[in-house]
Amino acid sequence: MGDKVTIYDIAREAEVSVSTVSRILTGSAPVNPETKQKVDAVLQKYNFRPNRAARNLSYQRSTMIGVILPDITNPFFSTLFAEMQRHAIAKDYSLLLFNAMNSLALESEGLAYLARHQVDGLIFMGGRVNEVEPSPAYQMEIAEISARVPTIIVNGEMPGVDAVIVSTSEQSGIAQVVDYLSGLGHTRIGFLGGSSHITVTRNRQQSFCAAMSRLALPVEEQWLITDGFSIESGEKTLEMLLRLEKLPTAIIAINDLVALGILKAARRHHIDIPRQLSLVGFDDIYLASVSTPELTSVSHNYEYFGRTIVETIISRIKGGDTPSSILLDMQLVIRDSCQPPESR
Amino acid sequence: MGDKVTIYDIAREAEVSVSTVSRILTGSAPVNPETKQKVDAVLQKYNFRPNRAARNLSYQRSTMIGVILPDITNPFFSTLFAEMQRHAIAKDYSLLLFNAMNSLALESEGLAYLARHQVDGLIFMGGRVNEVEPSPAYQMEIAEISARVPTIIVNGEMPGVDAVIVSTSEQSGIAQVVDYLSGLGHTRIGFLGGSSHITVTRNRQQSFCAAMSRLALPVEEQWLITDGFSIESGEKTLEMLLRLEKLPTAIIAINDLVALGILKAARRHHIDIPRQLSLVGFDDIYLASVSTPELTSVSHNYEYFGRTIVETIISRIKGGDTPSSILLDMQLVIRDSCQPPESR
DNA sequence: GCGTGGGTAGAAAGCGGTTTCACATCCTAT
DNA sequence: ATAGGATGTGAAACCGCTTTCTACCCACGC
Repeated sequence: MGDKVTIYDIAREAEVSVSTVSRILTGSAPVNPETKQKVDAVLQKYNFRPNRAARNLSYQRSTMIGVILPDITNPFFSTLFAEMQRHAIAKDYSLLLFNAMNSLALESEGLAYLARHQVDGLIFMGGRVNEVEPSPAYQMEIAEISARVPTIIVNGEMPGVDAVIVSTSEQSGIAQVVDYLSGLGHTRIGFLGGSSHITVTRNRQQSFCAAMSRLALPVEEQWLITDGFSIESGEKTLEMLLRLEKLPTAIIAINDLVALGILKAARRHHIDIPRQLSLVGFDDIYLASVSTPELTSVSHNYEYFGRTIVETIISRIKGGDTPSSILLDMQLVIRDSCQPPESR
Repeated sequence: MGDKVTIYDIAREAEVSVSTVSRILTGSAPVNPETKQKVDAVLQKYNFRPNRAARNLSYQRSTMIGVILPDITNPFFSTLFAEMQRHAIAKDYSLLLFNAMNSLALESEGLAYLARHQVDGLIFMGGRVNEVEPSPAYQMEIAEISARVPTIIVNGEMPGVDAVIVSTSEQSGIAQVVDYLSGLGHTRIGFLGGSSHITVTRNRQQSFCAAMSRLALPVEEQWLITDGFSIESGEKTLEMLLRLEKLPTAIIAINDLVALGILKAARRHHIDIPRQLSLVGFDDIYLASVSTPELTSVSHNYEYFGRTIVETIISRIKGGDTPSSILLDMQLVIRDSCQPPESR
């Protein structure tokens, strides 16, 4: 149970009214220094903490921000979440996390979960578009909640939802990668992983095509294989790729987990990365530098990323002006998983 | 903001009293089917959700369970958290996560954070003992909150704290490892990683010594090196080990991250794992099977682990009887990181 | 000397639910 | 026929805090 001592007890013992105590607690109105001191002593004595439910009820807000993300075990999300939490708490907000376990059905449940908690804001990571089963009820629900609660969508988009869109600049990230690979001499580049109905995937694929055509490099449709975001997806997509006649000399993976999966499968097939096949990942999770070879990856500034999300949503909650979309830079981090293609 | 429609609006429109609506909402008392139907229709129409703050205020509880853990980016914790959340939500509880970023100072802040939220229960993972700076204030705080709120400590212990202790059976886990290594022919075994003031480390080290002496194998003090729980710790501890004259033929790592770090450092030093050095990790995180060689590790049943924690704390919250400590089995999963020692 | 206004502090009205208590009805058992 | 027990419903108190409204005191100025 919570504390048993209430503001009334404090007031009685300090011989003032509850209003005065409350004023001291909130600083909402000036109080005589002497009175304040007297009350402070009592507050101190009982280590008093105002009951949050009561306070929220009165304030009409929860100072909680809901976070829905697809997979907390993916270091990209956990690292980002940790940063977000740090900044949120520094600003006296709390983060209520819902892990959707990569399931759309659960995502919808998460929405209900956060709505039930009356969060003041909603951060939605990895939003989907064009879902096979768009479930009108789910669409409705999102639209409804985002109309009521400031919402921010990270690397996603949702039709008919009023939200701030924070995205990583795929265009710049992919361009760096393609330029780098092309600079090494690669012309045959594949793109593996992701899901075609997830925004990031579409964006990265499109940016990839754009970057390739800018360099007058051909895009092989068959080298664009999507199968998810996990290590297993990486293994699977490489297996699929290997069944083709013609192979690329370099692969860009939708994220580092997929890249690690590709690495694993390549090893199984005795394909030497980077000698026979160059590989680049995304997100620069802390594992990227553990693999052999260490993974070249496109990195986020996690601290800035998390801070931006949190500051933006809080500003929205407080009714401040915010841009309707924010684009975050990514930075290629070169390690050991790429080489010039074998001349043959 | 939350919903604008209240129970009063519902009552007015359904032409009943608020009490009746409330009774229907909570099912706390029988209501005439006809009345219920009438009210249900209105409830449905507005998609009514009772205000949580008001409800909590009245109920005198939050149906939230606080979770403090040292590092959400460690797959062990994130995987376990995901399982816990799943079960908690299924039982109509919410999990409020605080990530302490491996900092004791933050841990204390987290305690205050969760106390502020008036959580009904507290799950404390990775508890510390014998901390260099035990900070009396911190000790006080923990004791105080655990006296008020059902607390459960996972793989830890805290002096003077009334809590259910859930731990993994290090004894059985380590015994399996030592038996296995010994069976392969290893007699010189080291134990790397962890922190000597963290309970798990102490338990695993002690169990290690016990298992060794059971097999009449000597324990080299200098092969017990602690430096934390991260990949970097793994690299560092192996570096330190390599400076010694005499080396072990097998290493047990405090967890898989440390093992991965050891793997990385070994590669740098051209030490072939498993040919020259066998390696075993703990936790069997999903990355264990990605490395080369795939990591032999002692695994948890995460589903059962998470469920047990959640069910136990809920039972405690509801005033039910619970054991004062629970021991969970671990299971050695053999992959490719161990071999018989080179005969030389 | 008295109206005026700034600085303090108390009383009381919410905030949106739950629950106790009281009161009808109606049904059953004596 | 009637006490007594369910059953169903409403009125009102209560959970703990914030905030408006009001009242008081005292210094100040005309």
